[in-house]
Amino acid sequence: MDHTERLHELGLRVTRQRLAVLRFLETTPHSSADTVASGVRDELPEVSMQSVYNVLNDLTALGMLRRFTPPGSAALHETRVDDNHHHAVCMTCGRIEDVECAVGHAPCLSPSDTHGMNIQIADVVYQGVCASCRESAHATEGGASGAQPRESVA
Amino acid sequence: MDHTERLHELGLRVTRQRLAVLRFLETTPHSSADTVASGVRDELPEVSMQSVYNVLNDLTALGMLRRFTPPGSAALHETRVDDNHHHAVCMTCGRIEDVECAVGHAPCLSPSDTHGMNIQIADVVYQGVCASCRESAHATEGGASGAQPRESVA
DNA sequence: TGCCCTATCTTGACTTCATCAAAATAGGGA
DNA sequence: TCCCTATTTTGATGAAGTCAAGATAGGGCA
Repeated sequence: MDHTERLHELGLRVTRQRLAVLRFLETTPHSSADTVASGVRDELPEVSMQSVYNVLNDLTALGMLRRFTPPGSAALHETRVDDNHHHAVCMTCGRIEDVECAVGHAPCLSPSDTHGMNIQIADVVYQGVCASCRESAHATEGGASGAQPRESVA
Repeated sequence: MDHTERLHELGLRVTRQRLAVLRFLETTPHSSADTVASGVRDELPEVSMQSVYNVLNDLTALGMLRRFTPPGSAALHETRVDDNHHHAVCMTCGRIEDVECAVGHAPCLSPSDTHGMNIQIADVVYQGVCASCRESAHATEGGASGAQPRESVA
């Protein structure tokens, strides 16, 4: 189903801003509001930051987008909403990869005791070091305790 | 081992600010920097916000504290660092509960290889509705589609 | 097709969370 | 006890995101 159709289905107006955001995120998942704004402006130079926030919030609330927030950076957005996939963040370079759900579908985890809380979503963020960062670390490293975890995210 | 000892071990000075923060978080886990500041000021009225941030950052970096960021709110801190437990956030009232790791120890999940990324930490945040919110929802509800997920976090 | 209503967008001010820098303070080893 | 420097304080600054009011433009209907 294309975006126009889906927006209609949800009772939303089909605006250029919404289409542009959706189209951009289709190509460039894991984007912050800022990134979305710059990307969208290539095709629609006039969009305001506020509109980007509006669109991201509205579409996330209605389930057309998914949002997650890696530690220490802004919220990121993507159009993959139907599968239960997770995310891995490289602690060195900030790169983000999708991770298929290891345990099957659904919450993917079954917390033994939840104090009576009715779990609906499991948001999982793995942190690690990606292959290329591991290499450059080896190259540089003189025996230090490892890559420093608190670099800015690219 | 008490806090003084542990700080020494890490080569850090034992300051009243650090001890106060640690003591406070022992009693009140899942606290934001703001909450920590007010709490600490009960016993040490002069602490600056900046110091609280310093302490939280330093001790988190050295592994004496753990930090996590539930979607849509400030970073929270706790002293439980050695077990691999997760968190459940009530989408309605914002309450947070600890959740024991269901699958055993360690990363708790095994996407051992993910695009060559070497996973070291799995941060899991469950979102759901806690028992008391479910009750009050039932009480109020006239057949609406359910509790609204985007309320402010208490 | 054209009109009109209102959802959506724009502009601009403002909050919250957090970091940076420089001067003042206070651990703790000698 | 003295002195060095790690920490803390003070004050400015930055990033991410929200709020509110007026302007614009989807799209249902005549």
